[in-house]
Amino acid sequence: MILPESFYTRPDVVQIARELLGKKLVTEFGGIITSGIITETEAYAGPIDRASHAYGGRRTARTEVMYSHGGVAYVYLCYGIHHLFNVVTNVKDTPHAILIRAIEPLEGIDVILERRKKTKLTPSLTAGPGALSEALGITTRHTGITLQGPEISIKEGNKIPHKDIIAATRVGVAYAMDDALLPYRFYLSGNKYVSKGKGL
DNA sequence: CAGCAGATTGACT
DNA sequence: GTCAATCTGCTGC
Repeated sequence: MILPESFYTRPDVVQIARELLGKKLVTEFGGIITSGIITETEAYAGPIDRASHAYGGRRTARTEVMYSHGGVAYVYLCYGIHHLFNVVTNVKDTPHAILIRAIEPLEGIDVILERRKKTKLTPSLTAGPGALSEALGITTRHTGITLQGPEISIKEGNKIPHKDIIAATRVGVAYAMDDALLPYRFYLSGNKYVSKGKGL
């Protein structure tokens, strides 16, 4: 049920990003389980991708975990406030990663509402990379941990028809010049739990 | 070592 | 539609 490490260590990060759509992201902290279906992802192709933190082989304390073996979590802080959850792919020393941008809530919705300080189930609850991380209780403390569980895991979900997968350009990476034009973003057609981004 | 911009969100005009 | 919140890392003095 849990996706094996071999799912993440394959070489094509864009293909893995596409396949993650429809999978089930589960977290369990202190016995509290929350989960959701992945509805939106973005691929970051490491050294050759200007939009990636690891562009040109950059290596810092924050990005070090991207150089790990595929199948671990890379969580970093954006704008000093938001925790963004990524999946590390490929093999050791090849810093590929996939940003999970949105999910559709499945289990533990009452807990998600409490974490997000909301009372109603709305798309903004988990549509957006910072929002979903907060909803599932993921923070930078979890960077580097395995996705084989028990704390964080990604499980097999429903098969998504090819026609329901939309490829688009990534969000908020205009500074990356030509690489900003790459169709590295994927989301489920017609799903309400997809982030707006800025240039959609 | 100071200054700035970013893979964002939510509150307010 | 506009803007602040606030940490990491890069650039330039």
